Amino acid sequence: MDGNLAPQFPVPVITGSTASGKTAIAVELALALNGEIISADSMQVYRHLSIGTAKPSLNELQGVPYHLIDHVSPDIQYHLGRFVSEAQQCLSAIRQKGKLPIVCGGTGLYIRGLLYGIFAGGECDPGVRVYLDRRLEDEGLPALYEELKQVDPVSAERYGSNDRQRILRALEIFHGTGKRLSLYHQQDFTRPAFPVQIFTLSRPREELYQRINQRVDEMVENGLLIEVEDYLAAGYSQENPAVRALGYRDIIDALENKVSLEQALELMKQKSRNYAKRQETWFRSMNNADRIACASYSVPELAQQIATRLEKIEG
RNA sequence: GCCUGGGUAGCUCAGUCGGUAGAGCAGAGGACUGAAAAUCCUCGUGUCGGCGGUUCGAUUCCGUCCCCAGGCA
Repeated sequence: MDGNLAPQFPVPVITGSTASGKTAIAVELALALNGEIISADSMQVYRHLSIGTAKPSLNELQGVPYHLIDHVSPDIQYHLGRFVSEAQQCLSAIRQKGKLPIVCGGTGLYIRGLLYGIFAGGECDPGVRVYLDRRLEDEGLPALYEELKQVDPVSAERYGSNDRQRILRALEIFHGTGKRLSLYHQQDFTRPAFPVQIFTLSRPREELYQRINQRVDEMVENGLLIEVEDYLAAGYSQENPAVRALGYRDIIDALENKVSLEQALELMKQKSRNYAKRQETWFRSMNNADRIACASYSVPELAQQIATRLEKIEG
C-alpha cells in the first residue's frame, strides 16, 4: 500500500455496541494521533436522519474529519459492497495525506468486510432480485428454500429454512453469477487485508442498557421529533431504507397518533437494547480484538489506553 | 352493598371435561459474506390470588375471604 508517509501504526478499529461511547473516544484518539475517522455504520450514512442515528455533531468532532456519514440519500439502499469500496478509498486517501485512518463504528458486517474482504463480483443485476421477489410471492419461501438446497446445499444447511433474507441472497448470487455463495464461506478470517488493531469497548450489560435509555431521552430533547417531521415534510417516503434506523418507524407512528409518544420511545429503547445485545454477540466472536473495559474511565483516559496499546509496525 | 367479568412465567394472555401448565413479548445465549440499526436459531417450575371443603389426587369443582375492571344502586 501507499503508507510510506503515514505514521507506522496499524489502523485502529474502534467498535462496540450502540451507546458504548465509540465516537467520543475515536475523536480523542484522532486528535492525539493526527488521525481521520472512517465511520463503519450502516445508518449514519443517510442524510436527514442525524439525531436518531447518533451521528456526531460538528461540536463533538472538534474539527476531526469524519468520513462516510451523511453522504447517501435516504431513498438509496446502502450496502456492504459500497461500504467496503468507499472505506478502502478513504483509507488510502488518508494515508496519502500522511495521517492515520481510524475506523469507528458498530456495524460488524461492514468491519468484517473491510478487514477480510468480500465476495468479489457480488453485485448482481437488480433484475435477478426482482425475479426472485416475484417468485417468493408466487411460490412462497419453502419452494425457494428447496431450490437453494438443490443449488447450494451448503448455504441452505447454514442458513436454515426461515432466513428469508439470506436464502434470497444465496439464490441471487447463484442466478446472478452462476456461483455458490458457500464458496466464499471458506475465506480466512484470521488475516486482515492490512495491519489493524481492533478494540471493542465493553460495559456491563445493565450500564449499557441505562445509557441506551438515557440517550433516547436525550435525542428527544435534541429535537428527534422535529427531525422526523422535517424528514416527512421534505417529501421523503416512510418506506425508504433509511427509515429502518431504529426508532424512526416508532416516532412516525407516534406522529400519526397510532401510538402514544411514550409507547414509541419505550419501543425505541427496547429495540435499541435488543440491537446492542446482537452487537455484543458479534463482537464477542471477533478474534484478535482487544477488549477495553470502559468502567468509569473518562474519554481521554480510554483514548490514552488505546493509544498506548497501539503497537508500531516493524520495518 | 349487589351483579358480572377477571386474578396463571417480569408483562399480555391461553389452557387443564380434576392427574401440578404453555404461547407471544421481555430476558439470556448463538449465528451472520452486497438489506445488517437487517434477518434468523436455541433456552420456559411458575405457592396457576389466600384459606378451607369434596376427592386417591384440586390450579381446575364447591365455600369463603382479599384484590382489579365494568355495570347497578
